[in-house]
Amino acid sequence: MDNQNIKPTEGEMEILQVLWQKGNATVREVHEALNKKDSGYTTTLKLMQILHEKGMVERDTTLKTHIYKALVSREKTEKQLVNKMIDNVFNGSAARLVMQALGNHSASAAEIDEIKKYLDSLK
Amino acid sequence: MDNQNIKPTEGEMEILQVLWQKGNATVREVHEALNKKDSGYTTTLKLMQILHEKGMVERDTTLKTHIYKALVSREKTEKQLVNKMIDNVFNGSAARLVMQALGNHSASAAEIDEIKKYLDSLK
DNA sequence: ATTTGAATACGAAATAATTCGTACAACATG
DNA sequence: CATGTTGTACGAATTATTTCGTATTCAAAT
Repeated sequence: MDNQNIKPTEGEMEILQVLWQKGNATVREVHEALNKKDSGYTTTLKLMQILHEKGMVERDTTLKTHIYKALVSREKTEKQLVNKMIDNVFNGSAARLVMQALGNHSASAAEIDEIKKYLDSLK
Repeated sequence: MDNQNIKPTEGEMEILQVLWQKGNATVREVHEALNKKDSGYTTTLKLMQILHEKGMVERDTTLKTHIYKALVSREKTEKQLVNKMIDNVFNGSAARLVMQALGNHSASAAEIDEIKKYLDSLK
């Protein structure tokens, strides 16, 4: 019954973010986007190679400088991570997570309306 | 700047869940509540000792069998973790996380109403 | 008292994740 | 074409986390 288990580590996640945002990118572009002062270029490279081994990204190697692109969808990955948090942290209650998220990061009135509309559409 | 950095690992989190739920508990109680078939009693014990070292739980050692209790609040810890996810995964948008959480784990009608009420109270 | 069982303490192995060093290939340019 | 620059490959060191083995302590029951 298992889909595909997408379970990026934290470091991998950061890289996927950049790839989702940019569509595709070289290692250097990703590394600079991340702007990490505590780890070097080859670290980013290595992580991207691991993502490739794991099948989470693809790359075009026709040129010397490879170009990477995410293969896992942002949607699916987000779902996985949110589900995991709902289970691990909120004992299976999506509602509790939602309230914590809102009470917290105080969403704007516009955001709240958007969410309400969304809730209505669910019924 | 950060007050106190509460960053429980996944294993630590599971234990905190039990402590929050029970109020206080012995190692054996926690271990049984977790019902882990893949790791033994001393593993749970060790993790709880680590939580103690890190100041996330306190314990009463007057009796032979120690009694543990969470020191970090559930609220605060959840906030930390949710905020981190909003930043890391949802680029700062609480609304996006909320929708992902709901579209997903399909909340019940009752839950949805509860959330709507909550949203109204925020305005 | 002695044995037995349940508990803690804690070092260390096993596993997972990140980071780096360094060798080597491709390319530019003087 | 020789030299410097930028890139990939990849093993290995480092760090974090989980798991266990074993010594020891305490208390209850024989």
